[in-house]
Amino acid sequence: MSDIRLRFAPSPTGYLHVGGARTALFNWLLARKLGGTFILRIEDTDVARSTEESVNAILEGMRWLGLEWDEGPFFQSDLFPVYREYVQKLLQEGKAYRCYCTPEELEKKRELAMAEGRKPKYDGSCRGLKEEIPDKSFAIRFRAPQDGITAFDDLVKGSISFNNEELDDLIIQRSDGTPIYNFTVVIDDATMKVSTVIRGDDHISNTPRQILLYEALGFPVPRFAHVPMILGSDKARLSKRHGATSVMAYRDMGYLPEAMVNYLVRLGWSHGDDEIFSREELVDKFTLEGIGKSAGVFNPEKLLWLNAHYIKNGDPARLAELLLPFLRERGVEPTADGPVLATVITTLQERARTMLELADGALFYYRSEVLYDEAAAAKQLTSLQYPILTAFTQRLAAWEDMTPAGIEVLFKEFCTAQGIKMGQVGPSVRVALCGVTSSPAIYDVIAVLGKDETSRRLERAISFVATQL
RNA sequence: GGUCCCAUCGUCUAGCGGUUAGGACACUGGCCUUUCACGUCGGUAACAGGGGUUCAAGUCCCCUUGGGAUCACCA
Repeated sequence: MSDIRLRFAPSPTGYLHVGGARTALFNWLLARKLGGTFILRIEDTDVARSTEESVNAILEGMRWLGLEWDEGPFFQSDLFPVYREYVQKLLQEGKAYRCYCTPEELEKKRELAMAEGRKPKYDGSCRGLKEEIPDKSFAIRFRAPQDGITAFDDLVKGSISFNNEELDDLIIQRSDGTPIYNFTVVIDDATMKVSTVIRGDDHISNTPRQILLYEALGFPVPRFAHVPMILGSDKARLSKRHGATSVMAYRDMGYLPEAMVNYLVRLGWSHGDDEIFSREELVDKFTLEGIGKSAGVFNPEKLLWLNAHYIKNGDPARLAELLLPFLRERGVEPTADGPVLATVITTLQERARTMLELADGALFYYRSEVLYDEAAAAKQLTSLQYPILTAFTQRLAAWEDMTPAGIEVLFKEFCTAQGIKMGQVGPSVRVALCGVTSSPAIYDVIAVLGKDETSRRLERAISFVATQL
């Protein structure tokens, strides 16, 4: 195992959304490619906003996508004593100081500064305080350099630099004693020996502050790779109003994890003109250099296309396993007396784009009483079809070869014998067996249903037609 | 508003000084076909604008414009 160490560090304030999932994926991919370590760390220092449900939702999402972690999950809420220690160290070294300003005062100052067109930057009121003020609550601020520049060489964006005068003395510990993100992230990435930080580029502006903290603490600064944001169709940051953003919502909408992974990786990363990647290919081909610099729009259409691709090429037995819950939702429980689900799926794969469509398409195989679509029956199950349906049913009874190819021969011979075209018998049989005008190839349907069930359904259709005579 | 980031078809992108600017999704025309699909062949469609540098610029530099991010005792 190399000393490359990557981490995904979500805050448990909601489900795993597609943006976070992609960041996790990039980290996971690089760790796997380089034989490094992938760490999962839950950033729950904000006790008020963090929930256990969110933690579970995130873990569930990670597992669904197959992004297994090597270390963790670590919880920052378990590490508070560690952070306090480092805060004390900074305090003793004069690199941090107590700030007695109240949030309300600060808020006022900020508003005033904004109103006057000045930078909403901490004015440093408490920076020069010599004495501690007893019995007054205080937060702790990092004493940041007031001049000079802080620069870093971002692995995806290139070199980025900030004037230190733009940065203010950020609070590293709240007045209630809990630490703040920009501080804990530095301590953790340093103590967990994270070598490369891959995260969303909304963190770019935090980076110089964090670098200053690394330096003040005497830690080596990791490499940074800031990946672009994912946007909605209106080019605004992706949010709920653009539709589903939770990866688990996509599972529930019938998407396969491999489709989601494939889609996500191609949103912002590319390898020439390649579009389809197996997990193994991704691990093999993934590099940070392949990540683009600009934000990308989430395109559900393309995700859908990929999902269709993976359903079409998926292993029927595995798809059958994944399909079960969707079937149950529809009140169908494939049992031993019905056709084998995996076989049913082979007839449906190339016409379903989601597991939902697959489930809907499989329904008729398992319903003992086929539901006739009104329009379809009106056209294909009328008294006109009575003689043909009857003749076909009789012919089928004597037919031996029940393979799809054999059944095709049956139809050919039947048409010849009756002096009719396929179009005069096929559609009616289809509606008799499936209830609708769009279905898998009729030869396949008959082969899967078997002769008995096919005959039963034909008889029922004949009865139905007979009532119209 | 300050700071930072970004800019090739509608969308995702290839391109890393010399290309008829390629692929994919979507859209669309033909073919295949017992339905619906799949598949297949083809089509429409882009270098934001302006200055440089260079024999040569989508590729390098600058400006403009446009988008985004961030400015918390959130992460």
